[in-house]
Amino acid sequence: MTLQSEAKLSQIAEAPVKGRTRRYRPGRIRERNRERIIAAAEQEFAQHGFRGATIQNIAERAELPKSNVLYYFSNKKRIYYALFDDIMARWNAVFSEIRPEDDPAQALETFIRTKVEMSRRFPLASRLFAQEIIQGAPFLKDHLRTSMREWVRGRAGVIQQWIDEGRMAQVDPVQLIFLIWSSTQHYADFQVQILMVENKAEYEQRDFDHAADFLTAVILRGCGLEPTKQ
Amino acid sequence: MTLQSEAKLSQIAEAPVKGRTRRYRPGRIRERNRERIIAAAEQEFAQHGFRGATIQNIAERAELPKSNVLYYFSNKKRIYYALFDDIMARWNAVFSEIRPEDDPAQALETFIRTKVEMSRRFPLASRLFAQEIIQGAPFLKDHLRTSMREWVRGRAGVIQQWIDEGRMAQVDPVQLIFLIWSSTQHYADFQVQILMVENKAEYEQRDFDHAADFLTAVILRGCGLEPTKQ
DNA sequence: GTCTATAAGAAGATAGAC
DNA sequence: GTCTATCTTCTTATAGAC
Repeated sequence: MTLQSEAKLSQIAEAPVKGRTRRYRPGRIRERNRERIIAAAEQEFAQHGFRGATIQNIAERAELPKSNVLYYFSNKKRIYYALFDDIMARWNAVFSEIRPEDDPAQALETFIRTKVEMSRRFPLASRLFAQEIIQGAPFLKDHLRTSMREWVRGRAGVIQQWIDEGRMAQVDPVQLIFLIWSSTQHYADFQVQILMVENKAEYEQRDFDHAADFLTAVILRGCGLEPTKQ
Repeated sequence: MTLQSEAKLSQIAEAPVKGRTRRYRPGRIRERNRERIIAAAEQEFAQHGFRGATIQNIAERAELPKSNVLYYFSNKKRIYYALFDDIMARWNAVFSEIRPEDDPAQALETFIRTKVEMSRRFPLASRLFAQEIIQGAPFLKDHLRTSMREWVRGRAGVIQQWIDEGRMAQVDPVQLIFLIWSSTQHYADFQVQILMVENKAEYEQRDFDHAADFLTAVILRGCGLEPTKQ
């Protein structure tokens, strides 16, 4: 049972009901409730993982009766899958495309800043992903093995080209991608730890700017590159 | 309810029973069973978090009946706390001490390599810690606010001294600690993702050596330092 | 479409036999 | 010390009233 196959199932369930084209937009409530449930489920699953999350808690967060949640998604797995549909779509849309003809410093800086920005805007998605991986990626294994593996191979190839052309220091491209992933996601996944250590109640925009500046400076210099003045 | 107070409670429960000094060592079975349970619980909690873990599963992993587990620890929280007793003890024992009189390059290299080595030797402990933080650190909040905060302040102070003496580039010391934490722990916490992306069945020693070499090279260069020939 | 009631099973925890 | 039996509560999921 792959993410892809389940994704299709959930899309079918999502398809608008035909022959009911009324003026007040059919499925308006449906849409709104689905969104509430998705938002609530993201919080619950991000915090407690698949097994630790309960439908009751999701329902309470969504301010809906539990059976209403099960009416829309029929079971716990479907809710979980639906979340990854959304997250992977966002991931693929935003994800930095680096090309051989780009300037290495500028491309890597954009990559780092985009990832930090994602940690800022979608911390729950980041934590949900982290939970799924820590738990052994039971749902995303196929995706990692195929799409994500291909993505890394492609990006690593571009970085290797830059190295071969002497445009940056000789560093392992795949390890570099891991470094950028880990260091940027950290701000979302370990938010509580960072806030406690820095003695703050919550993050502000400038904290993320500062983090992005720091990571850009250190990683680019670490790759033998000078930060661009973007 | 702090970690410290519960830690004391678990130590009391651990105290040897008096007036039973027999030749075959009293509590031998007890000790062995406790260890089995701790090892099993580490796996279960690391994979599923506090709420997702079940006593039944811990018992099965330990190959003991469920009530035997509850006999030794009386409830789920006690098992969880006992894990952090062990982990924090290890953490404090191994944790890299950097001092102002040290060479920055050598000290940071040791820090990075020690952390990678910990990811290799104790991946479950790393994942357990990650789970606890992602879930909002309900058990470790006090520890983060006090001990860990102090530790970071101390280490950051030393790094700042090096910077002020012009012995390394001007980088935010606290962010540097976060960077080293995140990038090194990543090899334990996101093990599955790395293995899938690199198309491997499992890690080998040389993968960790390679990762440590990479991180040392990039981060040291990123801090304006040359790697030492250690 | 929505929600109450409830089945069926699993969870944490305890009592007490051995 | 060990383990079976059991209590209570909670969990997923379904049936069916409205």
